Amino acid sequence: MGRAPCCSKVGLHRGPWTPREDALLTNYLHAHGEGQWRSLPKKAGLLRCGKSCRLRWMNYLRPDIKRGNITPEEDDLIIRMHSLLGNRWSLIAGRLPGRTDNEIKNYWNTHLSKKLKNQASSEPDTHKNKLLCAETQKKKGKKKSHHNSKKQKDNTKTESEKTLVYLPKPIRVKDLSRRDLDSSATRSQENKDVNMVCRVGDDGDIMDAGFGFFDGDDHDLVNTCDVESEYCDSIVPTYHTTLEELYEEYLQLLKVQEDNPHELDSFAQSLLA
DNA sequence: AATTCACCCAACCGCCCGAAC
DNA sequence: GGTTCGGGCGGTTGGGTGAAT
Repeated sequence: MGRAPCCSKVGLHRGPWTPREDALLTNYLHAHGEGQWRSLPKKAGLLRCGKSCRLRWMNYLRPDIKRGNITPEEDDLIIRMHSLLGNRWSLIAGRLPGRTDNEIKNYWNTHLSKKLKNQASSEPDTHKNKLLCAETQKKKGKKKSHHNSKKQKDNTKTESEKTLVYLPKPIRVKDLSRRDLDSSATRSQENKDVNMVCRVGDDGDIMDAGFGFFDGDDHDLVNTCDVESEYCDSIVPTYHTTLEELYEEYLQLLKVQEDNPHELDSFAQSLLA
């Protein structure tokens, strides 16, 4: 037996939001904070489904949303995260402050999938390629193909505009032992913040990495799911870093993968397990 | 100038989960 | 234990828009 719809569709506005609706929603949320989405429209004087309000806020109105111009660094990070995590858009978005899962998902579908497809045809046997082959098979029968072009010009940004990162947005991570890997990794019983952690060698190089959970307030590391658990005691959290630094972490991971092709896969699995 | 085409992205949809009752 | 609610996720749709003809 399925759930009842989140709201009756009768008499509710649908489609694009008007500036007035945006203002009503924003004002209400500034005054009362997030939550109680179902009852929010009525209280805020909106003729919208609560779910629609939440979506509008999360993907568009939130003050910390960074719009447009995915930088080349972000672009590359998305690709790498996707190669590790698959379509876990919320998890990927959690590593890109100001970006929403919806935005990243759209960006992937409209730009990156096409871009990687092109790359794949010229670079056989890469991880990306394998991934894309699998994806392409999955997507048989889908709508139209997406051709890039137009928005590619938006991807150019000066060095000075490099994105400062993190802490990442708190995202909920689920214990997937009870669920297959196709399910979201972003729902948690624990409701802890997740953050990337890495083990740093004596020379300062990042030796390996994983994700860990932090208490909301003091960011103490309370749990990790690392590549090699015996190193847990030497794990240090790496937050307040730049996108470039995070990118370096992934480069390190990829290095590891070249030496031992199964290592990165097991890292990815560790994120999901 | 008018029409067609291709693409982007905001919004919707269906489903799932945990909590509360 | 079953049901409902609130919230969240990934997949999909279709209106708007700019480019091409």
